[in-house]
Amino acid sequence: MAKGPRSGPYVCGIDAALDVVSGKWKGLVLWELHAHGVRRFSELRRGLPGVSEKMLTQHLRQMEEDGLVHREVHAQVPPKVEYSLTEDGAALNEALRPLGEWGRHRLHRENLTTTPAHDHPY
Amino acid sequence: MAKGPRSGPYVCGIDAALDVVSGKWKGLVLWELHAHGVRRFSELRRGLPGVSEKMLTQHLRQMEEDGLVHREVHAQVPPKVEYSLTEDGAALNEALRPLGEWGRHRLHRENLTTTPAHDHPY
DNA sequence: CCTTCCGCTAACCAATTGGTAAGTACCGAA
DNA sequence: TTCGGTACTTACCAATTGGTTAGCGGAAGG
Repeated sequence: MAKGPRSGPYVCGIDAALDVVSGKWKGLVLWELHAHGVRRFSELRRGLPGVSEKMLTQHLRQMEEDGLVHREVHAQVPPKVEYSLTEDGAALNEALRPLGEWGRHRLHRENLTTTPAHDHPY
Repeated sequence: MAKGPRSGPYVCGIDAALDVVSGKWKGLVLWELHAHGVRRFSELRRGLPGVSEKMLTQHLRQMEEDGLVHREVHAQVPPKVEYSLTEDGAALNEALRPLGEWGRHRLHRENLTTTPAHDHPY
């Protein structure tokens, strides 16, 4: 993961897609934004238990560069920044659904159930 | 990426699935095995231009642990080892298809076409 | 005053991932 | 006798990723 249109050349679409979603929290960010529509920084932070501020901003910036999330700054005191999915990001989320189901089945088979706190479909 | 049933706890299926497919060559290995059914080590190596032997064995061993690929050693001289997808691996491949298409569209939009040498659907 | 909130940034470090080069062990062909 | 093919392993190094700590800047609440 480096600059703008990333590390290529990509051998296939999966290559490109995986590049964009790999990172410890990217999948969860996608999920949070999909579930809530719009979220501010601190809401996302609370939604991803364990994430550090640095990592969250880092991932959000990358996803912005990659055209997955929209970032809107409101000039206020205290500051308010809102994040939401772009069309691209929403489409990516859709594309991730089968993968999420595959993962869920696997978790069930191994008795490593998902945390029921988030009761999301992925 | 560490031992057997991996780093958990996972927050959701996507988490688990991404854990299993992240790694520079995993997606391509999946593709190669899906496309050819059975491949030996050196065939895979030739199919993934740029991979080192170390990385290939490392990834293959991990995917074996994760139950994605089947490894069969034939006691011959010279040695012969054949790899193929398990049911799980094949299902994962199916689950990756939408993601691959998303990636392909994105590559098109950015004029970073896939190498036409492999003319696969992902 | 002091702290808290908010959304960052910078400096630094540790862990993970990936790469390079070499060695292993065996056989057949040149 | 040396080479190439096969499927690795080992040792070492570089790059990337993630984590920790600290601080900013201004306003509101104790």
